[in-house]
Amino acid sequence: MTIQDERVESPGRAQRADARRNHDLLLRAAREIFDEEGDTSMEAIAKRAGVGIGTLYRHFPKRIDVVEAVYRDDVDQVVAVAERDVATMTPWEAVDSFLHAFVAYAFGKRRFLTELREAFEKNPGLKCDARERLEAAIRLVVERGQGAGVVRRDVNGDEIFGLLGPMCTSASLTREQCDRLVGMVLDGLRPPAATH
Amino acid sequence: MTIQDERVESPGRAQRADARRNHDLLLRAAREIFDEEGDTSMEAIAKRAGVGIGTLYRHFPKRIDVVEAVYRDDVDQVVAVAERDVATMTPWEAVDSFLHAFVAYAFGKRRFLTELREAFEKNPGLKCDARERLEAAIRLVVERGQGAGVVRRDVNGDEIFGLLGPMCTSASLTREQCDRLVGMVLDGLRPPAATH
DNA sequence: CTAGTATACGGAGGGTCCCTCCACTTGAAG
DNA sequence: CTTCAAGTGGAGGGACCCTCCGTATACTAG
Repeated sequence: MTIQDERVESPGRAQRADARRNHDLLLRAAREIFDEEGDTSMEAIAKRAGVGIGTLYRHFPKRIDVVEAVYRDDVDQVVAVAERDVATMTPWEAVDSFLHAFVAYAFGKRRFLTELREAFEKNPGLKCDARERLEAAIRLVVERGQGAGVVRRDVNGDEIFGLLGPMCTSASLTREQCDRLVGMVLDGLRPPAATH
Repeated sequence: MTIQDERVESPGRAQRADARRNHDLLLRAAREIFDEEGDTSMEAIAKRAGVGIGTLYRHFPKRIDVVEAVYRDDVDQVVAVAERDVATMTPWEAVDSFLHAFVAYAFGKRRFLTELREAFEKNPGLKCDARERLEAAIRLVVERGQGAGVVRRDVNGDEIFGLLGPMCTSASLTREQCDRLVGMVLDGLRPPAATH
């Protein structure tokens, strides 16, 4: 939506029809197989799409490129939730609602997201459009809360992302435990009382 | 200390001297190489220790066994901190001190711990003595706080471990950010006020 | 000291991945 | 139909984890 999705081949001719079709086949196959298996090999994705391994690598030069392409749609959903919450709720309600929604989303895709996380750990310099949009969504909600004085100012949205994201991809916690921890983090997010 | 470390070959004869020596060489090599490189291959560990790959696998049948062996000593240190804090501080001070110490330790070994984390994610049924002792140490501190009424009762030590451990192994946060987030989590850990 | 044997060693090689390379095929412009 | 850039597929290189088994050696009994 905010980022254009189609190939922009400014000078040359348009993308060939078979290439476009294979791109879509690969993307659909990747999404299905990540949802079903959690992780998988490049060979399995190509096989499922019914194309050769070389074709997969033509469309997605690195494994991370497949993962990011699948990730993109999911991020759209989360960003939409953030924008809706900000538009319709009080600052604190939006923070509360969005963090719970974020964890619900991330928990559901934990095995897939673990893949992404590992890519970022192995290659810290790696940038990823989708991830940046996600962080921007969190900032949107958190900074509004800070502006309204209902969220402490000594942590920022990216840091909260860095706390809750890894929690969700950790295999050791159940959904209920994640939810309870979010509740606790929300309490910690309120501006600290002057005295205790 | 609590767990005996030597091989107990009840019926047969004792372990051969060269085997013992190679075991120690391998452990030392693994520790050095994990500290320096973050992650590594089994071949590199064997080479550094000056033994064949077969010898490495005789002593540590799976990769995770090497990682756990290295992990064990580190856990001893953290457990000792928990016991000292509980013995010398007020319940809340002990929680505060221990969580900061835990994060400081985990952050320093983040690349190595990522290895462990991945092993647990790939194999959720996996049990690991060292990890259980670590969780017990956190429970010791947290449950004392709960008993004294200074820590909320709707989260437990394992959950806090599940929140802060993954945070430390996440490559996206700096040491300062982790510390600030621990501060926030500590605020969230206090029993929630009845009204807000 | 010697011989016998359980124990330990080393590394070739099997299986799985990620990814590269390039000879072959095909869509589409003229 | 001709032409050829764009696209395809899969063999194979390189890295890794791990297994297998022939060889070597540390202990023990005599």
